[in-house]
Amino acid sequence: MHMTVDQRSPRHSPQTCSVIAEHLSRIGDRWTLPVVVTLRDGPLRFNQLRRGVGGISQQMLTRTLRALERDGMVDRTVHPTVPPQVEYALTALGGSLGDQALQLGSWIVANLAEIERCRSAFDAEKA
Amino acid sequence: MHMTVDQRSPRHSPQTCSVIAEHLSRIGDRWTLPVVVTLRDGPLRFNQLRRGVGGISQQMLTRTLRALERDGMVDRTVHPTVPPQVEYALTALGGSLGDQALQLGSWIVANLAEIERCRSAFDAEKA
DNA sequence: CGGAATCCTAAGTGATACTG
DNA sequence: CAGTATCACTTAGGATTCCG
Repeated sequence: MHMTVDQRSPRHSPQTCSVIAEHLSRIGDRWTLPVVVTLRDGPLRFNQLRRGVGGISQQMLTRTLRALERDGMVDRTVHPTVPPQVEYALTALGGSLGDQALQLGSWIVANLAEIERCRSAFDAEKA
Repeated sequence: MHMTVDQRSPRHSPQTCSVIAEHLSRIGDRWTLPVVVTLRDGPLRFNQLRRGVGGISQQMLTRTLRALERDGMVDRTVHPTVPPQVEYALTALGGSLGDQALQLGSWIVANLAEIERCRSAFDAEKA
């Protein structure tokens, strides 16, 4: 942080860039970051998490959690009770991703009005 | 920058979150950030930019640039020569987005090995 | 309760051909 | 050179149904 970004340095090799792009579109999908951000407030069970995120289908929550689990962002703990209870919690890695998500979120919030203004102007002169 | 992110603060209302998610999946697509990052080194013409990004089809570059222009991230300047020359440059807003992209990129690079390790472990125990 | 399986639609993306 | 138009393909995502 506070690293001064050189305006003209290439910074990453093309291959590295494509790897970055790959992971970026991975976590930039519709639900990954909302789920991660929701889990920052503490571990949740499946349906608690689903309500917390809001608007996500059962299937997409399952898929998103599997992907996050696979990437080491989320821990899945099954309590052998009946009915079964499954608890999801962020790993350290996942928490770190959450930090990034919040930063990006802050940037978006900070620039939202400007973006909307630009869109309106663009659309207006197209008409 | 350097804002300490409170581990447990709710941070954003649900509506705000969904707006964030919306913009996030907007810029989290396959090409937006690669294009923005490429443009950080200075203005480029269409085909220069295409070569710089690498691997992008002509159609996707056009669409990505239109979307960026609409959002006020990129300026498009047509020089009335023959054959026509069109120059694309980041706006201040676009540069700011580029900064965010680089930060996220740095996070990905820093955690790539760990992620890959987790994936291998996950896939292994699935077999 | 926490999923898996299946079906379906819409959107993202690439390839190709054509144009001012 | 810098696009536009069209088509075909793949994927994301929702809805529904069924299971341990």
